[in-house]
Order: sequence, then C-alpha cells, then structure tokens
Amino acid sequence: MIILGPTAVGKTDYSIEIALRYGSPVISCDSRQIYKEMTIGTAVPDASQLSAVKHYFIHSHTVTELYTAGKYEVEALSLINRLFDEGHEVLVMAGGSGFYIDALVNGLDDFPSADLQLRSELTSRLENEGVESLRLELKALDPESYETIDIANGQRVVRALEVCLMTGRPFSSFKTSSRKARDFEIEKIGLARPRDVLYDRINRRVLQMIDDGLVDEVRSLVKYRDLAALKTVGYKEIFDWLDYEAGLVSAEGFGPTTPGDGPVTSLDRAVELIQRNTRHYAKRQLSYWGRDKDIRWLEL
RNA sequence: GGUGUCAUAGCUCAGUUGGUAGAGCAAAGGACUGAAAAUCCUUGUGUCCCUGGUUCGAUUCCCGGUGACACCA
Repeated sequence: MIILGPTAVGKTDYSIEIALRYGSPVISCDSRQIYKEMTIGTAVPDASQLSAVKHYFIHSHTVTELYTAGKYEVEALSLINRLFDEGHEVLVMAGGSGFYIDALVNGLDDFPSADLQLRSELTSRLENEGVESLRLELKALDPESYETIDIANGQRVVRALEVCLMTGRPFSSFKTSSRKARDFEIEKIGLARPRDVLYDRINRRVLQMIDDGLVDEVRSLVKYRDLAALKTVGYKEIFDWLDYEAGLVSAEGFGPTTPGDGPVTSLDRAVELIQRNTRHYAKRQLSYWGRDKDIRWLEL
C-alpha cells in the first residue's frame, strides 16, 4: 500500500496509523529523507514517530553518495521481497518522490547509471557553450531522442548525451516503455487537501523548521553544498543568505524587473523563498500524479 | 497649514512624444526513464485613482478632488 501526496499534506502521521493497523513497517519513498545528514529541512519523522513504527530509507544513506531512483528501485524491491518472505501480508510505503515511486512500481529500463566525470564535463559545456551545442551533438548521435525529449531542458539533453557517449548507443535505444512485473499487488492512496489549506500548512511548517534550528543544520552542511543531495528546498535558500551575509553576493544590479529572485538579504527573505519554493514543489508533485489513474485520492 | 513627488495587473514597477499598455515576482496549468525537494515548458483586459476640461480621440496634457510619501512650518 503506497501512501503518497504533496509535501506537508500529512503523510507521516497517516502512514504510521496505517502501518500500525497492518503490523507493517513504513518504507519511506523520499529522495531527501534518506540522507542521514539532513533532518530538520526534510521533515523526517521525529523520534517518537520512529519508535512507534520501524522505518526504512530514513537516514539510511549519506549525502556524499549519489543516490538515484535506479538505486532506490533495486534496494526497495529487495527489501520488500525480504519482508514479504518474512511473512508480512501488507506492507506500507509512504513518500512524496513520484519518480522513485514509479521506479518501484513500474521499474526503470536498463539505462546505464550516471558517469559523473562525463556528466560534469557536459554540464560545464552546457554552462559555457549553452544548450544549442549539446542539442546539435545529440541530434547527430540520437535523432530520435532529439525529437522526443524536452530539448529546452539542459539537464535532459546532458543525460541523453551522457548515455550516448558512454555506451556508443543512442539513448533512445534503451527505452522500452514496458512495465516490469512485480509479484505483489500495489494499491496507491493519494492524500489531498484543499490548496489553500496545504499552502498554509507549508508556510507554517517552514517557520517551525526555522524555530527548530534549520539555519544551524544548513550551516553544518556548507561543505556539501555542491552535492546533488543539497540542491534542496530549504537548504539552497539559506546557503544563498549565508553567502550574502559573508559578503560574497551584493545587491547591486538587481531591480524590480530584473529576472530571478535577487539576493537573499535577510533570513526573513530566505524564509519567504523557502515557503514559495516548497509551494512550487507541492504543485509539481500534484502535476506529476495528475495523470496516474491508479491513485485513489483521499481528502484529509 | 504650505510646497513637492507619486497614484498603471494580486505585489514591485516600466511605458504610452495623445491612438486604451508590458516586464519581473506571485498565481494557475503542464512535462518528466538513474540529479526528481532536481530540471524544463506554457498562460498577462487591467474602471492605467475620481470628476471636469482641451481634443476626432485622454491612461498620457490642463483644472479640481481624494489618497500615499517627502520636505518646510
């Protein structure tokens, strides 16, 4: 039973309740709560919640290791099979990472995993030369992907090119669009709340995180800020504020019609941005699940 | 009380040498095959503060009013 829903909707409490009912642990499906270095900003279950029910994939990995949906598919599947073998009838999974959930439910095709060296080369080319150059190379190596992937999305172009270059095969040739068979039934329950209520919960939760010491947590992770794991709402905004405080960023050159958010000149401003970016994130989650007909939605 | 400046999209503002207007942000919608809390795409009609005047035509110029801010008393 997979309990999903946008951030701050109330998945943690609900999943614990359901898990207790079925005598199941909670298998988390959250791309950020897996990192043991991140606690406050990712809203992991608190000590009493963790002691009420055994949780998996909470604080189980480190930010220095690149974690991916592909790894999650493998690790979560093996855990699930083991737990079923041990006699569980029902297992509860809960989380907000739609792509990870899909990886577990449908499986990913056998694309090669990331080549970090190549990826960073391509990413710096993206920054220096712009997308167009990478697009043209992709068009030559894999015309089909050029037509089908989102060519405006630099990250997608980099990944497709990365696969082409490291394997000598077109990115598109790995794609089968088939679902992998799973030998258990899956039920998806989507938790929902009215938009204004959800946004209010998000806004208040961010304030609570600040009270709980988010700034200190972020400060302790400055050395990891370039890792993928730290490219996360709640962390990047505070990094930006700390940069401003340290005099690394100035407010010069930003006007009311300048694109972008401008400098983060105060903690209050950082909080506003975290709240807004979390709202945006919730909206993207909702959009992601919008076309999944297998979800049974439950209004809280 | 006097003088000056301002009053345009939910917010911050640009602009129209007089022909009813546009950016950023917000907001809404969407995409998504190993970075996914990432990354990317789409969407802007609003009594241009109110009244009157000049004009073929005023949001734009002029008179008056109202409000905000600044300075002087």
